[in-house]
Amino acid sequence: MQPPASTTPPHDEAAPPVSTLGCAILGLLARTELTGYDIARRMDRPVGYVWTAGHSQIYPELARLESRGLVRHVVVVGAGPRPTKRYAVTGAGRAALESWVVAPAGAPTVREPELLRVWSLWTVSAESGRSVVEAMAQRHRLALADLRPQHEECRSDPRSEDVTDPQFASLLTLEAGIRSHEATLQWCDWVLDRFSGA
Amino acid sequence: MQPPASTTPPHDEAAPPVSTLGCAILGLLARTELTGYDIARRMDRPVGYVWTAGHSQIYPELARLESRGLVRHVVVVGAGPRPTKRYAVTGAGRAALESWVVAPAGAPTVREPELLRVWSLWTVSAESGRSVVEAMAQRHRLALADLRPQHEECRSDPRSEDVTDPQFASLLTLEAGIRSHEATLQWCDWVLDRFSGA
DNA sequence: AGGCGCATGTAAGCCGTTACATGATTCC
DNA sequence: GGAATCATGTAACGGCTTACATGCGCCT
Repeated sequence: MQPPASTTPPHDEAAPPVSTLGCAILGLLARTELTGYDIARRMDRPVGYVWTAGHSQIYPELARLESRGLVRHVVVVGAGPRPTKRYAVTGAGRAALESWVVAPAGAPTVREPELLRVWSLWTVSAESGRSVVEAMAQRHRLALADLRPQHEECRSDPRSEDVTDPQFASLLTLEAGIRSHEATLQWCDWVLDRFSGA
Repeated sequence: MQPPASTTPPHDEAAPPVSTLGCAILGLLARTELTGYDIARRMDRPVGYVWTAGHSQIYPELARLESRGLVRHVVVVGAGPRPTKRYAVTGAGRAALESWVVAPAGAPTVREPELLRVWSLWTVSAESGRSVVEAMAQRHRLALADLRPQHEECRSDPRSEDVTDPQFASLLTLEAGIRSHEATLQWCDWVLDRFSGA
């Protein structure tokens, strides 16, 4: 009998699926090579994108992806005080990303904190209700102000018309974000009308 | 980011804030008294509402709420084989709910699995991309078919015009859901145009 | 001298999902 | 006899947030 060697990373067993966070990172790295720190900076604030994560999630996830052969890194003695690891997707990583993109998706779990508040809005006075909705509108106006310049920049890039270019997909998500916030703002107006009129 | 700072009493002991799930349950119980099982059934499928939870989350949360005096129960020997606990909000529970509703909300964390896929849509062929978006549209059409009858029913209820009635708040969230799905469907059409044309 | 940006990690704890566990009644 | 519904819980596990930990170089 052969006692298993302690280090046996190869993939002969049924591999657990890549987490959503893993796919987000693969998607970033498929666009350009980045260090862990760069990934963390991009995902700490969801600039124009659709996902966020803290650095404490990213470093372990990068290690997991690497142990499965989906990404690899080279050490660079670049800008910072300590050596930094520049990551890139492997062929297997790109394949995993592509099959995740086209995999059939289940019904997404509905869980909207903002609307949960609204759902209990009947418990407070009309004035309080109004101000809750006005604050909500203000948040969405700010989000729009953040997205619109990115959207303009993306749309003026001719690559955003090429369906195989990352810019194309960026334009799609930015457009989705803008439409969503605009729809919410219209809904807020509709609600405020109901509070006033009746 | 999610847990909103609750009441913050000036000189009292630092009470941990009620979780979002706790507020969802308080919101349900503020509308009508329910057993744990009933709550679980309502939240297992997000019927017209905006939150979901499994029964394994609900029973412990009810115990937590009760230990803080926000809900209380009476044992009823009703329909089922074993005694069931009928829960109701207390005065403190209602107060906690109201202060949570009006508490200032931070910027919500953006994390949209569906759009994350779209953001990597450039990695696959145009035909695959099309079908991903078409499947997405189909899911949102189904969600609309689920919401529209509830919306109709709610709107025909005269209580939905009274801002202090639960039906009013239900109408608000149903309207938000419908508008959101409609906006997404329009976005899907816009995307499919981009795939075809150009 | 202190704070910020670079750059990487680990640990504690909450929240949520899935699965385990029990047991009575009603319907097929 | 078996499956579904009623009715309540616990346990294991993974994802995410917050905080801890380290340490260099630059700017004020």
